[in-house]
Amino acid sequence: MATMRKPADLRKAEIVATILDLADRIGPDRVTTGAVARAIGVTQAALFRHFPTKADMWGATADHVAETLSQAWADALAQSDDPVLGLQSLIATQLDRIAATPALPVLLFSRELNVENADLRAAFRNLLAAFHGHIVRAATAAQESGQLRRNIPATDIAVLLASLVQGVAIRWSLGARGFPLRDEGLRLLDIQLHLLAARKD
Amino acid sequence: MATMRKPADLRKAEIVATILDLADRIGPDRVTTGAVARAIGVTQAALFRHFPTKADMWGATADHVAETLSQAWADALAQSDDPVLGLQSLIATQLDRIAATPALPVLLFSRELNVENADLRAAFRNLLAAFHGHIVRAATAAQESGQLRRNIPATDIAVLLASLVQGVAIRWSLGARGFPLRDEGLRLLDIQLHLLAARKD
DNA sequence: ATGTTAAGTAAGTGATTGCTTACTTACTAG
DNA sequence: CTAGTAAGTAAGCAATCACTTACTTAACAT
Repeated sequence: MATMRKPADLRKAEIVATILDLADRIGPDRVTTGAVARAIGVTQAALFRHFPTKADMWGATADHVAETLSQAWADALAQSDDPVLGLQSLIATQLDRIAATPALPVLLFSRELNVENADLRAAFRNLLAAFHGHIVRAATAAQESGQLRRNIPATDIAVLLASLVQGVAIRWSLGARGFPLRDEGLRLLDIQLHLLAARKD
Repeated sequence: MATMRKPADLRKAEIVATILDLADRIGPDRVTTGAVARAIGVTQAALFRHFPTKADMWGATADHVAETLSQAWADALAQSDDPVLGLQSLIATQLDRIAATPALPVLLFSRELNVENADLRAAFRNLLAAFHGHIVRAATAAQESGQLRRNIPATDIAVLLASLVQGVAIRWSLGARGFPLRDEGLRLLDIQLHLLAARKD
């Protein structure tokens, strides 16, 4: 048995990654410190060398998710000046992030964790609000540029598009990931954007 | 302390109702036999007079949910011959059922329970498929009657509408139920149906 | 080489989980 | 009135939970 003692920052990242992996595979509430330690190949007590409590492990996980998503959204929006392309890029990125970290929908939309951890709930709620805000801004710009119809409030457009992502992600998640998430999501997005397009006739 | 010994069928129904209530308030995975018994006002051991295992309690809960939803959908669809009215009625009913039993989205969309209970997962998946099927049939009829545009597959229409319900329900659930679920859902449904309407011009 | 320290372990803690056992009591048919 | 049964309880089971304590060892700077 290789002993492989790792520096703290690497071990912390490994713990966070394992929590996300297990949260996807067995559900967030079933992620016990014992299960995390076993998956890593280390004693359960070793986790508490790096985090004082289990809640702190979840806090670090939330931080990691928030940073990753915020960065990905910023990158996606920086790719293009066209607001409709920005919408597509933003949503494609979100679908990719979900595919790369399938625990995301469960974490963002589940009340499991949040029941007794108000900080986590607030963090995830802020994340969702940020995503919603990005869509609203892009939709507003697309309305002003005449690409999307103006008779629907941008906030409602954002709700419809966010629900689309959510719906396809959950269907993908429940249905044993039987289809490519990004492709199916972008296909439906095209349909919805076509419906929302300003009439040229 | 009134002793209030109840016949078995009433007690079983009370247990199921308490499980649904607690699943909403503290999360499905946190519903312990002890918590259920305490909420009812009975000893934890008493639950096992009525169900051999905790899994059987969840099974009875799933049966109850399936029967209630199936009946509600059938009633909603029987109300009108017009397919678009049928769609609205179906979705209004679904929103009402979620408002009446807020644990529904968590149960239907969460992987918490389903990880180790394949029967439950199959039951809920069949329920979702039935709902989807109802929408597809109504949407197809609405296309054939010229009320909805024909250039979008009815299955895609169903996905968009089901996602809409899902999205508004989860937003309602996460946001401390700060708005009337039925009204907000039907408002967004009107917008989406307007987008999907066959052009008369 | 050696001393310090960070990373790890073995073996526990009390609390809580689902579930069982042995016993009790309320209700009801004869 | 009484006996049988259905519904309930008190107490405890092994397993698991998050977490602690006392001790060990790998890694690294000097």
